[in-house]
Amino acid sequence: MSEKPIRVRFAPSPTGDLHVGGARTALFNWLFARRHGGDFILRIEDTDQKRLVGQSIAGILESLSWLGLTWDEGPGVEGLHAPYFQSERLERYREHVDRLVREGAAYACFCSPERLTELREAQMARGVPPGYDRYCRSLTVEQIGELRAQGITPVIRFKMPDSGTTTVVDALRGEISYENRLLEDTVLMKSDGFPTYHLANVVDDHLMGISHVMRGEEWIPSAPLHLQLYRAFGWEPPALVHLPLILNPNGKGKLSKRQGAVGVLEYKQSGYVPEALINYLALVGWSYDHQREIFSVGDLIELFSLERVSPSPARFSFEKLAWMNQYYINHILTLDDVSRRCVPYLQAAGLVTEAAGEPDSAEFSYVRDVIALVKDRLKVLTEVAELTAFFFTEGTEDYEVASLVPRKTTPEVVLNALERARDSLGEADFDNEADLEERLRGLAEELGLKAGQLFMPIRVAVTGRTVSPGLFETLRVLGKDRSLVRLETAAGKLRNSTT
RNA sequence: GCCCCCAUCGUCUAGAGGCCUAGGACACCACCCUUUCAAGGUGGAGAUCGCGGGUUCGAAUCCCGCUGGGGGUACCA
Repeated sequence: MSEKPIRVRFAPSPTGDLHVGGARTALFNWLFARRHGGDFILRIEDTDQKRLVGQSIAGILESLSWLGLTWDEGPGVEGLHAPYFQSERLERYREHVDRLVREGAAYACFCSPERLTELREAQMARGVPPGYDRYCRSLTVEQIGELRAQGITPVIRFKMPDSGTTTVVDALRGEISYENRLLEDTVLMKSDGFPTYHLANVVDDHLMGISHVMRGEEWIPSAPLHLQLYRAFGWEPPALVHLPLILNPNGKGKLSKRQGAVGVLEYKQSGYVPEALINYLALVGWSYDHQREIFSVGDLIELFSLERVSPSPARFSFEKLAWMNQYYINHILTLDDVSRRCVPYLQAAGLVTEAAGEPDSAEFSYVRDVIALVKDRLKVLTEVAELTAFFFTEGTEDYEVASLVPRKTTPEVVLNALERARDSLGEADFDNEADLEERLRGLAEELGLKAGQLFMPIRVAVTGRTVSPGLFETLRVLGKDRSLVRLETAAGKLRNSTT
């Protein structure tokens, strides 16, 4: 047992947005590093020029930052092993692959893509497993010279042993054995001078001193190749941990965007809080005990362990994540915190000004009073504008007159009730909820109405909607002036419609 | 086709031979609370632990086979 320092890495390929599956992999690596006082390295695997999506790097960095998954080395944090973009490390791969060729562990292959395709099709037609036939393995020096003279740039293939077995030790599953003769002579270096994943990954993991490779289960089949590469280089391989796959909610296939939002930034934009996403993601593939499932990031760092990571695939549940998000907003985050996070959405809707962003401004203080009333009803932060608009604007009167009139009442009864309510509230102390409640309950009784029959019209008059926070707290926060104006407006609408 | 992985309520899971008449959570249903909607509280329904063989005094837990699901099979990662 060597005492290598703990160093893990998250190595996304910038071909699109960071999706929750990738985020889960990043999270587990990050937790493992933080748990053991190790390093978490971010490395960008941009070796596929064709699939590269320029802006996706910025998106990946933003996603990780939003989730709080900070890296100790990587883009923007140049460490001992910089650069952290594989496209800037091309000489290293070249040197290493040359060494393999020199030592007879790899060879140049001049086969054209056309020949490869024909070969594959012929094999399929014959019902034989498709794969490279190792034609170029036995090329003579003269033949190689000739082909090079023709201007053909070869790829470099790994010379896989054709007998024996390669045993992969996966931390979650134990030993997995492969017969070498069924393994292929995989391409290590492409003809455009870029390495394939396999080469770049092995070289960098070694050069960067990675102790544990934690990646998705889809990599298990290429693990024997990687192990053979480590052996060919004479390096000690890192510990391998293949994390269980995340499946679509219906269990059909790897999680894909077909069935819902999978981009981390999509969740950010739709009003999810990062703490909830982290907590949910931690639970896909990992669990703590038979009952606890709410964990702060600190808890996770303290409690995370590979022993409790499951090897079996899990389906992604949008419902559970939504519940978790609401739970965090309702029960975990403080009022101040939620208020602060809501401000940008209120600003975007034009409901509050720049000043509301200042924690000690009067405007923020009002925002907080408002948020206090809706905090328990927020599922996502983005809902806040819709839910609280009436606290910030005067445009509340475009509701249907009919919604002022509850079942088993008449417009006349409601009109009278609203006028009486207006008169009574005109004398009320709006800072005192109990006073408001006492007056309105008394009024209901006096008018022979059920509480709801009086409260609903007032609610609609004051908020413009049939669903709102509690009536008395709403009146309190809204204040006397605005409340009375809105009651009068409602009364006016009723007068117009009854005559 | 070939190689590989996985297998407990609809879903995520606890369970590392007797504590399991299988526990928790989401979703679902009912009731309570109640001025609406949430939140909250209480209760309910829901798993013969995929199937079949073993091993054992005893198996959800160990072994084998089958079935099912998933992954891989590119000059993608």
